[in-house]
Amino acid sequence: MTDASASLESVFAPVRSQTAFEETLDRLGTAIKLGLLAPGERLPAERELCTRLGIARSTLRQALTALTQSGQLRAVRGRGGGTFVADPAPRAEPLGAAELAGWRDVCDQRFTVEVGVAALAATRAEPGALGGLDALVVAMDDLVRDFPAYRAADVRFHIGLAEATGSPRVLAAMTEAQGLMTNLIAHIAHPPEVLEHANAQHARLLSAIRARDAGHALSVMTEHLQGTEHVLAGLLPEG
Amino acid sequence: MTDASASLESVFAPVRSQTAFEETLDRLGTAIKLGLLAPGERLPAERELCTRLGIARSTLRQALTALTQSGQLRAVRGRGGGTFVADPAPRAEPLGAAELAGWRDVCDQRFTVEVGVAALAATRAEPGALGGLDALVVAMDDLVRDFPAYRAADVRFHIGLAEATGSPRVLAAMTEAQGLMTNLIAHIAHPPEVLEHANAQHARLLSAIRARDAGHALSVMTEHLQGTEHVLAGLLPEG
DNA sequence: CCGAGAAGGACCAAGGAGCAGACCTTTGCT
DNA sequence: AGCAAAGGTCTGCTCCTTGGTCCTTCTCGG
Repeated sequence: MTDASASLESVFAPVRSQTAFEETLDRLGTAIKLGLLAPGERLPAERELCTRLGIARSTLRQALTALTQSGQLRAVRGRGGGTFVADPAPRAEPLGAAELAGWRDVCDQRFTVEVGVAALAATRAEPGALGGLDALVVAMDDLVRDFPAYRAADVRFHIGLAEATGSPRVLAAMTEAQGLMTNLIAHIAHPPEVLEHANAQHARLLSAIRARDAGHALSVMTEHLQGTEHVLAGLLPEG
Repeated sequence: MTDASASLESVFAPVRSQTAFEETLDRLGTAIKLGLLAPGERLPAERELCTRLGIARSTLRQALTALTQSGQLRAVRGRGGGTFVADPAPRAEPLGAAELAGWRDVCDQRFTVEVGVAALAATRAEPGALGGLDALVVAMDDLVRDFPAYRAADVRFHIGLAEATGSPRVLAAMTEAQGLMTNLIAHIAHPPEVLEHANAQHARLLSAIRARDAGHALSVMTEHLQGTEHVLAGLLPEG
């Protein structure tokens, strides 16, 4: 049985048991990076947050401290204080080799999730659940010259699509995929014309989903994603 | 920003920090349940396996011991011995409430992954990578009266599709989705006619992928999956 | 026939992660 | 002034994981 070998490799692949600290750090760090937690926004109080996350306060504080020291959070003491998302510093991490290798794999994961979400949304999304996304598309047309802001809205759009499916697991998959892509996307050029074109695809995607036309949604989404992939393929070594 | 609330819930959702022991148990248990590790097959030696998994031997042995005690593995001592996958007992776990709640969510995750994989495979799969799957479809036609065997082959088919995409992350997502579905699927009736029909869809799916027709692959896959979903929807309380 | 070697099985001490809880410090509101 | 709500600190405990060492049970080859 030769075809079993590849899946067995995945069965016996290293067990990556993230600690609670690492997972918390990652979760919050990604949420900030993606703009799910907007600059200036206040996190829940530590004593509440640690119960929501199901971890001890000391563990949560390890993560909060790390994020504070790296400048992504600000802590304010005293009544009415709290932990706030800092304004984003001009982060120019030079894309470590670890992310670079396997970029193709990351794109494939995103492709799978996005296409699946588009199809699922087209099958079942309530029109009401898509209302906010129209507004987002309109707003994004004014952001084509401010890539960080555009990208934050873009993330909200794609995550909003996943939300519209009503499935928490699907939403989590989309959040993970977006988090992985963000590092890659930050390092390629985004002229306004390209963003305008991409945003037009967003609009067409919503129409297709509203029309319950999964096939059309699929082709629009495929085209939408291949834009980035082709650019990355030109810039990065084959991985 | 009201639409942020749902995604924030996922940001602040409980951190599921599995221990190395739990993850190993889960990994091996699922692989056995799915038939990725066939009955009678021998696992790598403990001392080798623990290095592959990146854990201590004692930790690995905890998992192996648990699986041995629950009858899923057999350990044979002495030179030429090893740890072998036991023949499957007629397992009739009565579908705990934990799996029952959220079955819809599990189906949605599977739908997303399967549809995404079908589309990705249609975009890029090499004909060579699909060769083994034809044989599998042919073989499954003779298994329609033996559901456990059919299901094992079915799992290999769907995982094989994910393998054909060449993306490890996608393969892992598919493996996870199949593992989650298996518990549900084991508890519904599968008359031979239904399995024959499903297998015909497998064949049509392969044709669509070979023809690079992602839209057709999407519709075949959607139809294929909705079969199980409708049955589950009839049997299980809305979750 | 017997020893080497390969496999699983058992045990234990040290280190570290996570937890629970109490307590301290700062700050705004009444 | 004092209370309440927030972050900040400290401590002891538990459990998991590690890495070793050693034992037992086999098979195979000389």
